[in-house]
Amino acid sequence: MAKIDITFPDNSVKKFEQGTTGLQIAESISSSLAREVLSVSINGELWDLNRPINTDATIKLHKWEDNEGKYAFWHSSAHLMAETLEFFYPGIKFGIGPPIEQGFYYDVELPDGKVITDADFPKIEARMKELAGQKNGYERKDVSKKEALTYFTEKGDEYKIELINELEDGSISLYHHGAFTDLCRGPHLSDTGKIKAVKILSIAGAYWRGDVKRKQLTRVYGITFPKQEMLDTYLDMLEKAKERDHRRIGKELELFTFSQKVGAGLPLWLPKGAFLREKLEGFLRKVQVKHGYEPVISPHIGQKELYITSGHWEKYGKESFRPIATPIEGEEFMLKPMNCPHHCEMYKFKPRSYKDLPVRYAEFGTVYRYEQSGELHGLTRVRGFTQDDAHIFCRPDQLKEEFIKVIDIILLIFKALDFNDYTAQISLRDPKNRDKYIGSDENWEKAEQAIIEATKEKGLKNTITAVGEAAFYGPKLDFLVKDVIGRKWQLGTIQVDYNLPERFELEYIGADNMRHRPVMIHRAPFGSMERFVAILIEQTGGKFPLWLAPDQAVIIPVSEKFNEYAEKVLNFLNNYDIRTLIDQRSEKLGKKIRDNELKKIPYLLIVGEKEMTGNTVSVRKQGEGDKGSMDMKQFAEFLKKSEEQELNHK
RNA sequence: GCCGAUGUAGCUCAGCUGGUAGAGCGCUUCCUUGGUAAGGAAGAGGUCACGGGUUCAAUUCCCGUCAUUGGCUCCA
Repeated sequence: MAKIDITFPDNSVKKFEQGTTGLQIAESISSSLAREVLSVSINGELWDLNRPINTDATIKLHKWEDNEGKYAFWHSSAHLMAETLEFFYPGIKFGIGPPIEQGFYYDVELPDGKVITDADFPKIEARMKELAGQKNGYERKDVSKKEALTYFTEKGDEYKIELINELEDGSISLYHHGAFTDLCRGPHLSDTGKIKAVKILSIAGAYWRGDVKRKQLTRVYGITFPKQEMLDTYLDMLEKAKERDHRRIGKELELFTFSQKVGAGLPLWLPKGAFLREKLEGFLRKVQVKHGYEPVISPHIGQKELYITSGHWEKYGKESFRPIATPIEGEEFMLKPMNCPHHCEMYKFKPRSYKDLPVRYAEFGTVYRYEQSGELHGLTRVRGFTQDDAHIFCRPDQLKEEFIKVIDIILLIFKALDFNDYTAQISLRDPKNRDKYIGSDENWEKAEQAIIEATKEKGLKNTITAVGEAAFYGPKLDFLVKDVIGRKWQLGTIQVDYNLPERFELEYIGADNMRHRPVMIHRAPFGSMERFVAILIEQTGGKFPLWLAPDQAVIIPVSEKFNEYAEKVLNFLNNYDIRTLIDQRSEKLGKKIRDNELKKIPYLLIVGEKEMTGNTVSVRKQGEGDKGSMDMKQFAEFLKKSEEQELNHK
């Protein structure tokens, strides 16, 4: 029998029999490794553990801790679930069933009018575990296109047939385990026995191949683990995540609410929420003034013609709030879905010189879009929202510099609010599909280069490039963050636009005394106040920095024993929690202080806020009035001093 | 918009197979209490999302609408 050389990640080389499997190699190292290993990379390609290796190869074994390990584990689990579903629903048709970030799903078409509901989950879980216990091996079989087509035609699985038809002959493989065979590239676990804990999570409709026009299949989501304990931990984590849900905290802290009567997706900001939001707005306003922005204000509606010019009518017209009629026949207004058209008209109100640029118009502009009902979600997806919008009209040669300045603002905000967990996505056009975009190649290249360079110069971490994700009018840079359930949301965005200046015929007179077209940058550091506050709530769990606190001040009674309180108060201020605050400020406490304790308390601390400079505390001594405000450090010293004085007295 | 689930007091929820509703927290009043973000007593608060149907009778069954929600599609 011939021998082959297997190279390990540490570059050591060992000889094995030809036809050895990854699992056997793992066994040769240790039996515990063999138990834990889930998949293997052969020459960088992900393989099954029991697929024979016939040539010299580099090898990497994957355990649960590796994404490759989880991938195989959940992929095999999807097959196991498919086997189970076929058992309960004979005649079921299968779409695709891939592993995902957390678990896996399978798209299926149930036979004649059958439905799966959450009530069916337990029996599916039980059966899956039962089948897993049989420790059926996953067997790979390379087949010809014809063979594959024959198999699935006989089975009547039209979705698989469609998939096979798009595959190249010679690259097709089937995987078989237990009573189930699937079209699959692999890799899979050695057998089902590794799957110990199973949870069916939810079901949903999903269009075949993501196409609304095609049939909607039933998507069954599940997750599995090699240990029951891990599933328990996972479910526990999900529960904990719910506690930080902005919808829950928003209600608890009385930040915002919705009313069925007012309408879906139209948030009502309650006093505390409005305070929080205004604090954020105020902060950005100041920053913007420093950066040369000029606040402007535009109306909430505009003539339909305005949006025809801007192109938004075409994009939003049908799917938006219907135009508003006036007493004049044929006159129509629209609720604004964007602020840009108004700002363009502002730019146009007088001739501009190249010396005037850049012009930066900023507005907290409320816009209305009739989002699909199924899309609405707390504050993150609503129908009326306020963008912290601004439009920069600049010369092409100013683009990069302006872009960098916008990144600076976004980073400043993220820093001030301790947002570290974000992804910056550079969205470029798809070079294969140039027709989809407007504007000259030259401008596109300049703009994309400007974004790429600006991003690099700012040293943005977690940057990804998404080709084909650009807007049709220009490339952009988006800042994405995840909510508690792991869903990604776009917050800050910077977009380069050549379209609107064209459509609105914006111009400036250059040094050459000729007319030129300015470039426009749309930007919104927060994205929208609604979504930003939602994410802020979830990131902080409702424990906002004090300068964002929805109360202007808090009164803390302090007895003679300063030392007892010093730590408590400092701790309180450092771990500021609105819930604590609300308790502290409750009538009960206030009443108590008034009724029986006030006279005994020599000092009242009035804790206020000062954005960006930290918390301030003013101390009032009974009968002596305000002793002035101080920052945290001063306050700590004050406490210490007072304590010493007190001791000296005694 | 589509597929599924949900909609009971301010909040979190119970209410099995139909006979007009409960608990905990919160709220109000009073009492107790120098350890107290405490205890006790009494009380207020719900046309059981809305509309229709089946039934002698519906919160409970059926249909529709609205809202919320997990996804899909779409987007800040």
